[in-house]
Amino acid sequence: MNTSNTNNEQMYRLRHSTAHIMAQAVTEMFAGEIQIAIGPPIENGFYYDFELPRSLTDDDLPEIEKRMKKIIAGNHDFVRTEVDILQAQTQFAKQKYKLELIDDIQNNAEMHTDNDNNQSNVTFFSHDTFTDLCKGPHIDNTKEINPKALKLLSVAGAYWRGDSKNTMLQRIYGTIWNTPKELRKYLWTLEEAKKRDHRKIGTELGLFYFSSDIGPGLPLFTPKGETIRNIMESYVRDIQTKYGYKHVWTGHIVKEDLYKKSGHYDNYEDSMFPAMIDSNIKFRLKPMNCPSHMTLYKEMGKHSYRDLPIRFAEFATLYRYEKSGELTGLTRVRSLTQDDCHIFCTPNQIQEEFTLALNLIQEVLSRYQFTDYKVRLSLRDDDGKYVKDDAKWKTAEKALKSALDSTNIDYYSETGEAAFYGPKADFIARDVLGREWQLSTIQVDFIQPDRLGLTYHGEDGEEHTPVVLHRAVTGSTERFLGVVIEQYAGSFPLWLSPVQTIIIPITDRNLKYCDHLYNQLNSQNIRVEIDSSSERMNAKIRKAQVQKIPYMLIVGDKEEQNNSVSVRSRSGDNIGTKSLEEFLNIFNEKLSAGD
RNA sequence: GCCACCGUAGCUCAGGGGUAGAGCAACUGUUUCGUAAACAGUAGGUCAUGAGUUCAAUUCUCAUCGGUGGCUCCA
Repeated sequence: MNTSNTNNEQMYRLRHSTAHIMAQAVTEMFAGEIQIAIGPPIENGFYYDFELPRSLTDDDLPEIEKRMKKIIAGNHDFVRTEVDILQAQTQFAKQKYKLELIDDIQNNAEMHTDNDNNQSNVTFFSHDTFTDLCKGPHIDNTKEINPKALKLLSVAGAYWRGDSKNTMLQRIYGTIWNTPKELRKYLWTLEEAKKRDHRKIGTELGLFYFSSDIGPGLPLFTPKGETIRNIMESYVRDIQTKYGYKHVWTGHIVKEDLYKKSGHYDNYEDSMFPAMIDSNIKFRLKPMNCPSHMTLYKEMGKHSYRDLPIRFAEFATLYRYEKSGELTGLTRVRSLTQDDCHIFCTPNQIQEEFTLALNLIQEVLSRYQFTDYKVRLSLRDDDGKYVKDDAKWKTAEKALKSALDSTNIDYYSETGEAAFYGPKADFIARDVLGREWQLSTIQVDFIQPDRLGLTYHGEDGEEHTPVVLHRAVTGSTERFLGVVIEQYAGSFPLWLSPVQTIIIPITDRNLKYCDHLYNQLNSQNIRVEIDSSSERMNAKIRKAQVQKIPYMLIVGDKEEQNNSVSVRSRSGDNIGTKSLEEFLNIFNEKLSAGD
């Protein structure tokens, strides 16, 4: 999908203007009973938020779309006007959200009275019967919109100003493109994404299930699903070992007090499973590893600066009490296996450790063919959730920035995305459909090591507090598996495929020879199965194809006689008759090529 | 958690105030087949759960649970 034109000025105007037209259409449907909020252009489209006397459903969308097309056909100019605050307030006297926005503009202007532009005027954009408080820019005339490139997509709830304390408004999402062709392409992408949905593919390929008897957000993995999990985790474990990380194990439950000390309790109590109480001690299911790893660091005795860095990695199952509405397939679960790591180091080692983690992340992501990713430097804003210790934050931010700068990697900053204890470098990968997923993260933490009383003996003989880098590569195995399923649409590369090869006998006479082949392949650690069902060969091929098994070895009398196999790949290619040796060569070549 | 929608066989779905149907899958039998679905038969559902309305509820209403699209949140 080409999303490069998202920031394009012309698309911005087009989408923004179409949002206004939708607002007009909805306003006309609910004349006198509607409160309009905001309606910006977004990636691939636009939305507008309303407060309405009744709930909208998808059935309302065709009617709104029809009205929009009628408005577009009217060839109305978009007219910009500038009015003072008072006029604006009069115009929107009955629009409480607009009045709130006008107030904000006014307050903002008063705060900046030293500006030469302290008139605190606001701008309106009008077309046909509709006027909106809006700084623009817009297209000149509705005739610039191709009604055949327009489609309303869905209705959703959205809090006013994105704050869950505020009223829930009704949002309509729509998409608009320059040409019907572009629209079709975008709708195709949405369809394709649906086909690739890991929940759908997970069921089709028999990888995992959810059961209401187990509970929401608690996936069950089949032998095939667990095979993939195991491969993924072993891969990261091996690579971590190669990079000098040591694996530890810190169990599943922890005394609640530890999370009070670390600060997690104050920030995340609502997202922890309720406490287990043993007389006067409260335990919690472990929602994160950092306090456990830091405690382990402490228990291992005095540390010298010579011992640092110490890198603790763990594949621990964490339990997070995500709110019911936040759960989604494998990408948001309540039990997750994090490939977590905490690096204890001196301030001087931050840069080097960051680079090491970065290299590791880059190696792993490219293994999964995530080559298109960006790095977000996630900083705090003035929200109260961040630990108040300006000196430590400044040091941490400076350290992270200079570590990033030293690597030549492109990154952009975003405030309000930091963890409560420190800034983060988040890796946001784009999959083959152009969708973005936050996967890896590297975080700099000067706060928790101090709170939990970690120390090391420095060169100067004094005690110092180590810096902790938090780092995850794939994030959680569950979430990453979900993303990987969608990335490959279920056609896993050979190294990840739960079944790599299936032997398909043509008749029952060939079964014995199949067993022989099976044993040969199995002894080479190839994940192989025999389809010994009473289906016809064609049906077996189809079944294997649907299961996206990389190689089918079709075996009949001919193959049996000359000790060979007929190799078919899931792409549909008939690779031809090969000796087992030849097939193993093909197979291993693919594997070593990274497939 | 909030707004909206949805929940019928393992899966995909049809139906609809008078206690249910298809395809695929499963099972049994026949078939032993040459690169994407052999044929026949059998079995399988308190129509998510609970309550209410009704002579009668799977269908209507409410609640609960679960899911979906968003919002919020994501250590």
